[in-house]
Amino acid sequence: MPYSLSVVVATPAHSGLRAALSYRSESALAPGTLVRVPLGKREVLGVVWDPPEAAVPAGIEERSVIATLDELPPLAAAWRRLVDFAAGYYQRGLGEVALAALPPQLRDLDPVQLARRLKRRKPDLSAAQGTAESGPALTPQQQAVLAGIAGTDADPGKPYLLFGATGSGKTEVYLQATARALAADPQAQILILVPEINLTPQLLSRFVERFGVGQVVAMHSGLTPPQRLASWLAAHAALARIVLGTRMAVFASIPNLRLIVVDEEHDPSYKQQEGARYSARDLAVLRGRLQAAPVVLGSATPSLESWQASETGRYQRLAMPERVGAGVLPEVRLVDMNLQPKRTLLAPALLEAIAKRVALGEQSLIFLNRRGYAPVLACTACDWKSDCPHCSAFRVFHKIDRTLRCHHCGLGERVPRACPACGNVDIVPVGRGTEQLEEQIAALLGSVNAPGEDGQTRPVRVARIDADTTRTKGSLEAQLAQVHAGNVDVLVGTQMVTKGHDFRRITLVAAVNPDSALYSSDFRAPERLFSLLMQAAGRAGRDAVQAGSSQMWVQTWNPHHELFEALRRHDFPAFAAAQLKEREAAGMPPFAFQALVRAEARTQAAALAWLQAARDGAEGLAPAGQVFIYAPVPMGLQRVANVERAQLLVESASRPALQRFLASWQEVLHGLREPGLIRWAVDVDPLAV
DNA sequence: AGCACGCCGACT
DNA sequence: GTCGGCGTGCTC
Repeated sequence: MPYSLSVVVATPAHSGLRAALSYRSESALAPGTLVRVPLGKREVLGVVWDPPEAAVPAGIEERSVIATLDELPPLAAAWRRLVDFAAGYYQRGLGEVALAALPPQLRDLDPVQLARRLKRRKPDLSAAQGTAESGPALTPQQQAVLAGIAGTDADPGKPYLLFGATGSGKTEVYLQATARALAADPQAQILILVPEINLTPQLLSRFVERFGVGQVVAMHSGLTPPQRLASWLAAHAALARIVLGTRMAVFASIPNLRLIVVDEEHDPSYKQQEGARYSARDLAVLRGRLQAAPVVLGSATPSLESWQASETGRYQRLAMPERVGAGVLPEVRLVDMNLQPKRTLLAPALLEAIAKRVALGEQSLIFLNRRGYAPVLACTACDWKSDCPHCSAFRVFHKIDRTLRCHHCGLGERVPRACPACGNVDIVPVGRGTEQLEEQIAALLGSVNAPGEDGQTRPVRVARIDADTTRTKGSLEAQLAQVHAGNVDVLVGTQMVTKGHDFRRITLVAAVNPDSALYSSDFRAPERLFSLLMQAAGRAGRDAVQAGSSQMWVQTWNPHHELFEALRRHDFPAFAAAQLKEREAAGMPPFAFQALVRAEARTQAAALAWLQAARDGAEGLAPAGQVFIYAPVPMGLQRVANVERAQLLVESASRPALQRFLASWQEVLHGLREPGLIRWAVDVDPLAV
């Protein structure tokens, strides 16, 4: 007697097939089983889903399952609920989310090949088992935090917000919490999320060192397809005890999950920016609830969403305000640029401070969040500027290879000899990027010497690390090694260098021009800037010996801005309180919930027209006053690679109301047609509005 | 997403 | 005369 099965396959949101499909099978397959099924002319991978509530639509002939990958244990109910939730919440197809969460190689493996892969990996029982005793002695505040996480008064299901200053030893807390969870349950598995692929190797090595190489697997987009499959299988079969990865790892199959750690939980990288636009941090919180695993969100500058939750008691806040050892946070110095001569690059006092550090053999980090030599090239005779022909943006001048490059579409061209508009040969760079900063600092410090070997001195060495100098694989590591080896005195870089890297010998950090975030139309810009500067400050004085004299310099035209005032005092709570007050008064997140509909089209008019039709079609879908739909507007960066972009903001004070509205709107959106429209997407809880 | 079908321009 | 451009539609 044939059975009717519900199966999800990789059909994208636009396909109209958002729910599970039904197939025939000779045997009753458990939900979570992986199968190969026919879809049109193709054979695709699918996952048997839970039995449907609705019957198969009339007029559709059920086809038969081709093969069952029954070597593999079925995907657990908790995993399926996570996928169900993510698909629903982020308004995507079930199969799209489910299949995207599986390693891509699983799609083109037949059952025989898969069985072979499964046999290859055996549990590594010889591996060293990390214990709570195998780490360094804990500080009282680390002990208190660990007791809080494991404590009897802990409320299961309530996430922890670990609010710990940079250098306060959060990583050690993660390691010890992991050790305890592993010790408490011989089956236990742990999930550690990190924001960026760059940050996985160092944390991975800490976990491997502590728990043994066979215990830990990595999961991120930098792995080769076979590596990704191997990691996934190890986690799924519960052979790996620890899964460490980027946002995609939140969807890993981890049957015996007992603890989730989200490191740097405020980091915007946790939000996926294409396809299903999920927040791995938010899904981690949900997943913890589904699998009854405690969730630890760690940050020195939590997202205002998490901070607010810890104010209301929805999350439990655990604070570690002090640095480990003799480490103290650097002294913050604000330089009032209004008092400097026009066109000052580095204030004389700052330059002098850097020179002094160089002479002492200490390192400085100069931070400017703009790569290239100059953001614009302009003609001195007419009003020509280095516009990108395909984007509504300037092409950036890169002096190193004399090109103009668009950072949005990638267009690169040699710098013209003369102004393309009027023929004037005098075209000049306007503004400053890291390339120029590196060049000018090298010139300004040209006469300064650093202590060399054998009591001799050597000329100062200035280096730069940004996306341009780290294009090739391994070059970031190589350049960081140069810094660690002491072969660099002054390091110039973009925000890339401010994240996570533990520069022991840096004693001075300077932000050259951070003001733009103060005037940004993005209401989250100050939050990001504060976090960035705190993080940059955290790079200085990690080494206890030098910590006492370490400094963070900020050059600003707004030295009395409350953001810098709070930074000066390293006072995140004060900054957060001020921001939250503003947000509440303005009815913005976390006091309101948002979704964005983005449209891309041949013309701006078409994008706007489609969005306007979407807005018109929303009429009457939400109870009056519950959901507010703004008028469609062109995006800040209106055109990228000749595609016009526009968006429409939807807002509600109630998350459920917004969710109900979005679900009912979906059908309307799919039915809309507009000539010239290329694609559209819904972004729930967008980061940039 | 794939993969079809379908109707208009420059090639063996 | 066909090869092929990508617009629209379908997949249990």
